[in-house]
Amino acid sequence: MGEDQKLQDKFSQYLENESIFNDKDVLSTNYKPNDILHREDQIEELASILAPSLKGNDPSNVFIYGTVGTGKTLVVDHVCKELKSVAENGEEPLDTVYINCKMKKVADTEYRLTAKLARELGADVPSTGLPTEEVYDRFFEALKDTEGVVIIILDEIDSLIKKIGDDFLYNLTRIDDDLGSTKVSVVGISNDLNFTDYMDARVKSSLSEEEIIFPPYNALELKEILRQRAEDGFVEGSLDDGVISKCSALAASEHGDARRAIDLLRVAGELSERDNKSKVTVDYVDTAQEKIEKDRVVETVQSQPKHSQLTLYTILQLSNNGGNVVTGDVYSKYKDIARKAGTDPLTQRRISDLIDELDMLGVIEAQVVSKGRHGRTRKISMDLGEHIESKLDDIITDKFYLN
DNA sequence: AGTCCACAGGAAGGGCAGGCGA
DNA sequence: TCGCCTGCCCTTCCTGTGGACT
Repeated sequence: MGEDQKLQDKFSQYLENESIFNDKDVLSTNYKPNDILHREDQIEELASILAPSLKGNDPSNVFIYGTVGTGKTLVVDHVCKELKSVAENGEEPLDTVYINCKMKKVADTEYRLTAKLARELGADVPSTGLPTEEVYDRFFEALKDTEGVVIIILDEIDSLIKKIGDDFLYNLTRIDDDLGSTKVSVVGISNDLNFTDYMDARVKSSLSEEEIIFPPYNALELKEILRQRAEDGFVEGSLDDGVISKCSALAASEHGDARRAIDLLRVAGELSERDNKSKVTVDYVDTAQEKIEKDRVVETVQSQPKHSQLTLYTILQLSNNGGNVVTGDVYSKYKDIARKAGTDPLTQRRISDLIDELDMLGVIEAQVVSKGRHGRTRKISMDLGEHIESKLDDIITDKFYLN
C-alpha cells in the first residue's frame, strides 16, 4: 500500500467516524453559559451593588477577589449584560467599559491603560507619543461627554498595580469630583487576595467600598459545571464513567480552577478523537493533563526573549548534571553559552531578574537560600519531567545553533 | 558574638524604538 | 525634518541580609 493510499484511508476513516463533539465551542474557555452554576450569591451581590446605576445614581466601587478560574470575569460579564439590557429600556444612560489589564501591548502600563479607556469612550489617542497627562485630559473629556453612569471594569488589576503602582487608581477615585453629571464606578477584578497591600490606604478605602470574594470551586461543584458543559458539548454517551470525576478531581486539587477542568475535558476529547476512539476514557484525561502542561510551557518559553531562553538553556544543561544549581553557576556558564550563540552576555544583575521571571512563569523553581558563610543565592531546579525538558532543550538548541 | 560571603534586589539613568506635533 | 515624549531593556552602583564559620 502506497503512502498516498494510507493517507486517503486515514482521511476517509476520519470522515466515517462520527465526532464525539456535539458543539466544541461550549467547551472553549471563552464560552459564556446562560446558566452560571454555584455563583448565585456573587451574582446577587454584584447585581444589588450595581443596581443603583439604573436610577442614575452612582454605584459603589467594587473589588472582586478570587483565584483563576473561579468565574469572576464570567459573573461580571453576565451581570453587566443584564444590567445594560434593562438600562436600554429605562431612562438613565448607562455605559460599561471592560478592560483586561494583563493584555500585553494594550493595557499593561499607565499610559496604555488610560489611552485604552479614553479610546473605549470614543476619544482619539495615539498609541504612544503624548505626555501621560495629556492622555488623562482626553480621558476626562471623553468621560464628561458620556452621559449618565459609566462602569469601568478593570480585570486582572492586581498585576498592573504591582507593576506600575496605584497612582492610576488614585487619579481614578478623584475624577468624580469634577465631572458634573457623569458618574463613574470602578469594578476591579483581582486574582490576588492580598493585593490591596500594595495600595495606598486612601485608594484602598475609596475603591473597596464593597468586596466580593469568589472562593475556589470544590470537586463536587466542578463536577456539576463539567456535566453541564459536557451535556451540550459532547455527543451523548461518548464519555466513559469517571472522566468527569477525574477532570474535576484533578482541577480541584490544583486550586479549584474551572477553566482548567474544562480544558482537561476538551483536550481529553480531542485526543480521543485523534485516535479515532468513539469514547473518551479516563486514561485520556491523564494524557490531556500532560499535553496541556507541555503546551503551556513550550509556548511561554518560545515567547521569551533570547537571553531568557539562553538562561533557561543554561539551567537545563546544569541541572542535567544533577546537583544544586545556583545563580553564580548559571551566570558563569551562561556567559560561555551566550558567546557560543553569537551574542554578548548580559550582566549578572539582569540574569538575576530573568531567573526570577522564569520562576514566576512556572518554568523553573528558584528559591532564595542562605548558605551561611557561602553567601545568599537562589537555589534553582527544574521539575517539568524528562519529556518537556528535552523538548525545550531541542527548541533552544535549534534556534541558536548550539552544539 | 561578630564576621563576612555571594548574592538579592532597589534606584537611577542611558540608549533605543515608536510616534507625536510643528 | 526636528524636538520631544513614552515604554522597554539593560547597565551601573548600591545597600541589605541569613546563617555557617571563626
